Amino acid sequence: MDQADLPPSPALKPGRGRRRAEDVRRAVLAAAAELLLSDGIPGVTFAKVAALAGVSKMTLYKWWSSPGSLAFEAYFHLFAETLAFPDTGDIRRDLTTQLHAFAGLLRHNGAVIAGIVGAAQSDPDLAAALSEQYVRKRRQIAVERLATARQAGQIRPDVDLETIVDQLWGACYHRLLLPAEPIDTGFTDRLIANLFAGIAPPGPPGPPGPGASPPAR
Amino acid sequence: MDQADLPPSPALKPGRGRRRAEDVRRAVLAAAAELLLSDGIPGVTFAKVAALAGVSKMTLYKWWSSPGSLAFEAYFHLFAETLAFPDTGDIRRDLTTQLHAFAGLLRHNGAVIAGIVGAAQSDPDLAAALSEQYVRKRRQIAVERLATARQAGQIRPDVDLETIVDQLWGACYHRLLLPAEPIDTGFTDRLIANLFAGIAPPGPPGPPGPGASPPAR
Amino acid sequence: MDQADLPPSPALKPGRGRRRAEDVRRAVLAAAAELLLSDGIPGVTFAKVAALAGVSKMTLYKWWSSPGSLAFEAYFHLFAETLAFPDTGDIRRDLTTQLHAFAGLLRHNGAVIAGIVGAAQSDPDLAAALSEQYVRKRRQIAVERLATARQAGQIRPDVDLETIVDQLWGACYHRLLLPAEPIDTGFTDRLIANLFAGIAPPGPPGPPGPGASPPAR
Amino acid sequence: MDQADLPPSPALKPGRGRRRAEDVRRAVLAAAAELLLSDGIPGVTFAKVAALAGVSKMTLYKWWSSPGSLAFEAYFHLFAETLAFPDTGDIRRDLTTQLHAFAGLLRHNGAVIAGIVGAAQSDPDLAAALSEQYVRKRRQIAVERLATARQAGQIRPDVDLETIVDQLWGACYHRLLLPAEPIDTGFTDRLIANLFAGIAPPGPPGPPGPGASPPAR
DNA sequence: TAATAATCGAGACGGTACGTCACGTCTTTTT
DNA sequence: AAAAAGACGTGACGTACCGTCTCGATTATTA
Repeated sequence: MDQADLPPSPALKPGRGRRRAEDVRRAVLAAAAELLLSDGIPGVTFAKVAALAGVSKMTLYKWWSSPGSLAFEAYFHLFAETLAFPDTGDIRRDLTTQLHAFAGLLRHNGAVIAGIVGAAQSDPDLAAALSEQYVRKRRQIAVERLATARQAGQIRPDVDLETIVDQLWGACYHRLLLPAEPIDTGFTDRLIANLFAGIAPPGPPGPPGPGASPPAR
Repeated sequence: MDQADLPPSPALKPGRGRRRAEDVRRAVLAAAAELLLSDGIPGVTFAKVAALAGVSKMTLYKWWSSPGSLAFEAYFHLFAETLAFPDTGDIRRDLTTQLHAFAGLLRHNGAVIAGIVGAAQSDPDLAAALSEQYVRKRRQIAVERLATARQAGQIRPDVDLETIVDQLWGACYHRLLLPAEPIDTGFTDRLIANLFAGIAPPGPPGPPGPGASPPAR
Repeated sequence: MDQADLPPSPALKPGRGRRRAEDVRRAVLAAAAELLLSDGIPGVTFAKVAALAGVSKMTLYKWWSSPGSLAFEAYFHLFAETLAFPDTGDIRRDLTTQLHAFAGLLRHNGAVIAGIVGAAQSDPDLAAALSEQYVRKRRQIAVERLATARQAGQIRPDVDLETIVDQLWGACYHRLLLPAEPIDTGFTDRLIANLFAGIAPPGPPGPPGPGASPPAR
Repeated sequence: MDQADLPPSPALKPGRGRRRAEDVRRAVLAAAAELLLSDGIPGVTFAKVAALAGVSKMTLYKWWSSPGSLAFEAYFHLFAETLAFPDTGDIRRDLTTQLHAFAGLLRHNGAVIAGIVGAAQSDPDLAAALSEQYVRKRRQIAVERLATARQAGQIRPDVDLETIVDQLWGACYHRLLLPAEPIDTGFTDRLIANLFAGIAPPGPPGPPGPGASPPAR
């Protein structure tokens, strides 16, 4: 959640009533984060957050539309989420850096993230928050970096950049949410290698140049 | 979840009083499917299934470990899951066929599937059933077909096949579970094109010529 | 509730600040009366009155000690409560007139009155207001008229007049608050008849003759 | 509440399910009675009773229609309500005995009784229970005793007996619910004296016998 | 005329009860 | 012996009202 959205910084509204107490919001987010880390998403319950934060349930219902969206905000409050996209000029190097960090994040916070994404499937409010405040923003950042690379001639001009996002980060989410294989740096490296060099053998089929690719696994 | 517990294949139990357990199971699955399609995963509740199927809650608890796993089984009972993998000898054509069908499935049953995957994130029993009875089986089928193609020289020998699965089907799941862009046949075609031909520009992997074409999309 | 607090006649306090707005009081009483008639006593809530009257809750808490006492005041504001006691010189005729009117009042406003009396049982502020502003005043008016009649020889000199009040009006309240039989003019007439003539058979108060007549009613 | 009504004695229903736990009912009534005596009617809350009795709220909602009716049943469970009507053959003596006991009851348990009657004014379920299980029964008992007296010639044959009930017990309830004067034995004695001998002076008006009554107050 | 100060609107907040729902365990009776 | 029927405890849900508490705007006195 953002500095502009739900909890307007104090003294923004000229309204006449009592101003929103900022410490209440902090206490709530702290309590929610604590429950989130200890019990996972299903532990983030309005009743428990209220009790833990010494806050009325009514207050929670007033400011958050569902326990899920509260948990989501608490999570983002925790990890101020830099994960910024580097730009060294070399797109493969930057993607490698980024995906290594992402894989590390999934390995450490995977359970919480998976819980949030899972809960979003049956909580429209959480789904909306997740989409607007996370998914679209991150896609946009990635697509912008990829566009720069395309302009620089490091990606073929006819390639759809959104699709690339799904084939890199989406592949990682796949292994998080439908677990079968590990999410390690080898995996992200292969993602990049496959995608850049292609998996088709060199030669006749198609006009790719003779650029042989490095061994994968 | 066990091969002996959950859905005993017909006439497995040696129960003496020759219980009529099989029609009970059918009624339960029918009721669960009805609830699943009308109210989604959160509507599949032991209490409601019991009432709808005219069955005791105790019976449900005996055979299913959680409402989620019951819903999962009901879903698979519904769609006996043909989605078989064709083998025409041309891997790109077969992948295209398969992914078109998969995209169609996600467009029609996406909500239910997303609900099940979402619920699995906080229901270990459902997660186990999903993994054992769905995820691993489908990965295996896909990997086997890809292995055939690799043997046939249609895929480079050094490519890791599991990774390909994540970059094709995983990318689709990504768009299902963290929605931002549509899942249409154009998308799946681009997935295949990107992956086979690679996204790097042709020629020496170094800096491409200045004749850049205009960005796609 | 006090003669100085609640509805101070305008311009009593010499305080320096802004004076109490009389129209506020009117709006509040009108809103309370509306709620009282539509939803009964339990509908007269500070929150709802405040919203309906366009008034702050603080204002209500300042001027009324409980929702019940506000409802009570609203009710008396509505029915300026004349129900004056006639004095034609004939106490039986006057009582009959008065009790007919009272029975009519209970039949039309019985629910509201019963609600107020009922709420008073668990609202000391309302109970105090009811006692001071209603019960004692009405008892006093009745007792005064009865005293006149006693002086005039229409009531035996040794009779306690307070007790009569309970045996006439109290009997009506009984049927209002613990309903079992109707409150009609026949009832009030019988109250008066019983009380004036007594229910004992004529003749020596000892054992009456065996000639019992058939039961009335 | 009775051994036949709300909580059907065990083994009445041929239903298949688990039988109602009798100890649960006992624990609930004990807890409700405790709260009733300590905090009055407003203290008898489903939430508090559930917590005190170690019982689920759901159970309370299943068996009692409102906190008020639970409190009512608990009260009657406490005072198994002897207050039987004596029949010595002398109606005035029996009424005196009865009303002395009743006045004592009101002096000792007046607050609780007033609370129950008051709550009944805004709780239809409690009102129904009160009417069916208390008011009508007690009126009937009294009317039957009075009918016997009337048959024995101790009450004039044309007198309506229901009205008498309101003029004796109803007068006491009046002083309980709209307090102004004490409820002592002097009061109940005067009620009887007034009613039997009448309050009209002897002589011309009407044919009452010469039996002058002793001074009242 | 301007400062003063009570009054009032709006509304946030903690607290407590309400009534509902589903879960999971347990018991009783029927088949 | 299995199954239905269902009672029960647990605990979250979402709503309503109460009573207290700020803010900021209003307005009638008093300086």
